[in-house]
Amino acid sequence: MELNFNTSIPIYLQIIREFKRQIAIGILKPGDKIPSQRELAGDLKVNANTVQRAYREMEILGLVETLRGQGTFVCQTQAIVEETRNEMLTSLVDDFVQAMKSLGCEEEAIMELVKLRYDEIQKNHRGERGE
Amino acid sequence: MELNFNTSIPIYLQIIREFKRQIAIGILKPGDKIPSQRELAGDLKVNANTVQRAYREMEILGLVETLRGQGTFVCQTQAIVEETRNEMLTSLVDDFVQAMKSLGCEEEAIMELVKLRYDEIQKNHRGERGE
Amino acid sequence: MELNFNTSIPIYLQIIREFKRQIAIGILKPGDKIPSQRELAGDLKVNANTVQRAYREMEILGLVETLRGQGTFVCQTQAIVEETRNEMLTSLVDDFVQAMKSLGCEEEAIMELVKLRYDEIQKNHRGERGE
Amino acid sequence: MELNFNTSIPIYLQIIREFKRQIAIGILKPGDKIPSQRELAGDLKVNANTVQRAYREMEILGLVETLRGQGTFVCQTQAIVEETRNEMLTSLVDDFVQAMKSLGCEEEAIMELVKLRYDEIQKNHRGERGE
DNA sequence: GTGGTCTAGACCACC
DNA sequence: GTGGTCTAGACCACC
Repeated sequence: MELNFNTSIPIYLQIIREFKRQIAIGILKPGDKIPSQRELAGDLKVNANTVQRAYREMEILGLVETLRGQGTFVCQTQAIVEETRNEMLTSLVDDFVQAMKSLGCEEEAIMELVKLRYDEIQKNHRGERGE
Repeated sequence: MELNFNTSIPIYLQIIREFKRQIAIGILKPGDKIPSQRELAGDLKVNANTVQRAYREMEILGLVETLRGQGTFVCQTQAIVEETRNEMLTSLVDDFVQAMKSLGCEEEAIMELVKLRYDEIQKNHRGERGE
Repeated sequence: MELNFNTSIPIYLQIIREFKRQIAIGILKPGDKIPSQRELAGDLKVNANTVQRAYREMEILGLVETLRGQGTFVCQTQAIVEETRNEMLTSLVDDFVQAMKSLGCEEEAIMELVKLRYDEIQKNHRGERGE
Repeated sequence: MELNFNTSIPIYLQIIREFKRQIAIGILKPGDKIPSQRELAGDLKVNANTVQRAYREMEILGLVETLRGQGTFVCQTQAIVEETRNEMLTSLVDDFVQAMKSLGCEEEAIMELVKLRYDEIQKNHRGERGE
């Protein structure tokens, strides 16, 4: 997991977002144990309280379950996975479309730009990997 | 101008983004006078210091210039308009594509979702306007 | 507000319960400003973080609203007051009835004991006030 | 025996309370053998230390006595049964009345609510048992 | 070892 | 002044 310490987005929210992502795309599966608070704090070089706050909010969201003394586990409910993924995708796309429209782009222009930049990004990645 | 006070994005950055947007799509044209700091602060119900910081940074970016005793004006250089618009669009699209890829969506899936949500958003807007 | 530092009930939960109570019985009315985090922390002689945690959870519960830089206010929605009161009363009574039943008391015995102890408590209070 | 792992009430206190209850209503009679610490720990899926602490405190309270190599037994003194029951009932009722009063309920309102919820709970139980 | 609560205190954004 | 985030570190309950 990589954090950006130079953004205004709080660290605990970045942590939540990354777990959501990993749950949404199946890197983390229902029932999987996630790192202990202290372990993750050590890995990310942040304070244990910051990780705990992230875990606590994920618990409230129903994404994980905590067993005292045993650790924290991805919620068993499969439905939550799909839901999380859909919520993330929809809000991402909606915010994007809204922002593009506020800059005067309509459907065609948006699609064109997405295609253009997508291909550009792909090309760069290939370049980085020396393909 | 609408601000979101509950996000972690600093108010002054939200103000800058909105001016950039208005300049990029021509709502504000080169040479246009923008509101005085005090006036805008009153409108937005925001502290004058916050507006001042936004204006100062926009000056550094070369987006506006302040004339002592006369007010603050959108920069005359026409090139800056296109440049601002392009920068905003490119970073918006790139961030979006990157985020969608991190959620496991490739070109086709992205295009489809954008189309889907765009149409949905259009429909809702029409509904709200009673069309 | 009085806290019990010798119980296992976390301080932040005790704080939440007391605000709920004051909102439920109208000591605090919709829109009322509650003490600043620092002020309450000073009054209760607890850490500001502990108060903040209580306030944060009350915000999630929709009991209060926070305006950055201005303070924290009792939620405007009148419905939440009634709801809070009902939830508190119902869970209190239900837990009590459940516990009494688990000790072998049925309706009549419960009512009798409540009456008995209620009168006893009243008498003692009068005694304390020298009536 | 059912434990609640998500409450702030320590497990060992929950265990004590349950034994008290069983003694108070005669499920456990003077002289009865209670489960070995290891057995109960296994049943409750709880650490043996936790059960040990509960047993130790019950011994201090005079509720049980441990005979080396034979096990732990409910105290022979009959008086302790009545006493335990009375203590539990009185503190339960007193705490309840106190809490209801702090929420603005006086005798009549309390009695009414108890009656209401008691009947409601009875009805639900009957429903669950398909009566 | 694992999570839960709390303290002391810093720094920031915004009023 | 007011809330928001974060760190460092303590102590507790439970595994």
